[in-house]
Amino acid sequence: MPDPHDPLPRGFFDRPVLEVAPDLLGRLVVHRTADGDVTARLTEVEAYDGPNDPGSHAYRGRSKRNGTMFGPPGHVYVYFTYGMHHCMNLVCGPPGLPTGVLLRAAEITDGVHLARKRRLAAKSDRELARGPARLVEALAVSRGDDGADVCGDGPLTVHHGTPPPPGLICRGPRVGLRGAADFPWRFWIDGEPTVSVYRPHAPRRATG
DNA sequence: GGCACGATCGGCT
DNA sequence: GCCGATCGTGCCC
Repeated sequence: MPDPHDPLPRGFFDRPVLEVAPDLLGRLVVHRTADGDVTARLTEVEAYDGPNDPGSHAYRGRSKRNGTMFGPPGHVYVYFTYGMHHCMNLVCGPPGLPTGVLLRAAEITDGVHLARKRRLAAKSDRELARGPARLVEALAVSRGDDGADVCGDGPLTVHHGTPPPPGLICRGPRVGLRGAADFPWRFWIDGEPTVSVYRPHAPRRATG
């Protein structure tokens, strides 16, 4: 039985994305920086199935932005969106198949004080990493981390943690995607206060 | 607690 | 040009 602090091996990510996504719940993402360490226990994730998935950045093929998704598993794809936010995916599957898991929410289990300094807008600890862009900010992950190996000796790693009992794993529609083509590829831990509320899609921009 | 809306810019058509 | 794998604020229960 693995120690919760053991890192996940690359083989963990070298599986079909719909297998990896629910298995990431309860795992620990650790980022070591000069300021200190922050640990996030994953409570909500979403699978993106590359070429078969209209919601995926990789659906229309490789581009300068999404190149990391086409690389080997166990690396992090970081992208910029809405003109001001970053989100992070963990790349899955064999190299060349651009699948990944978006990390949507987590509970900060270590380094809370540091996370609060990075997330001054958070009114409570549960808001520190509730939402994909908040999670990235709490961990101080940035565009410069795009492509980093999370299975090696680098500052960003994923550890075994404690997976929830299977009965607590829920599954439903993804968040923030426009259009009818959607799939129940969001996974979360039942009863977790850090799980973000479901929104059918981003609100339309107001006219005028 | 929920809901509506503006911010802000890179990537893609 | 258009729009996004979003967030924070303001307002109202």
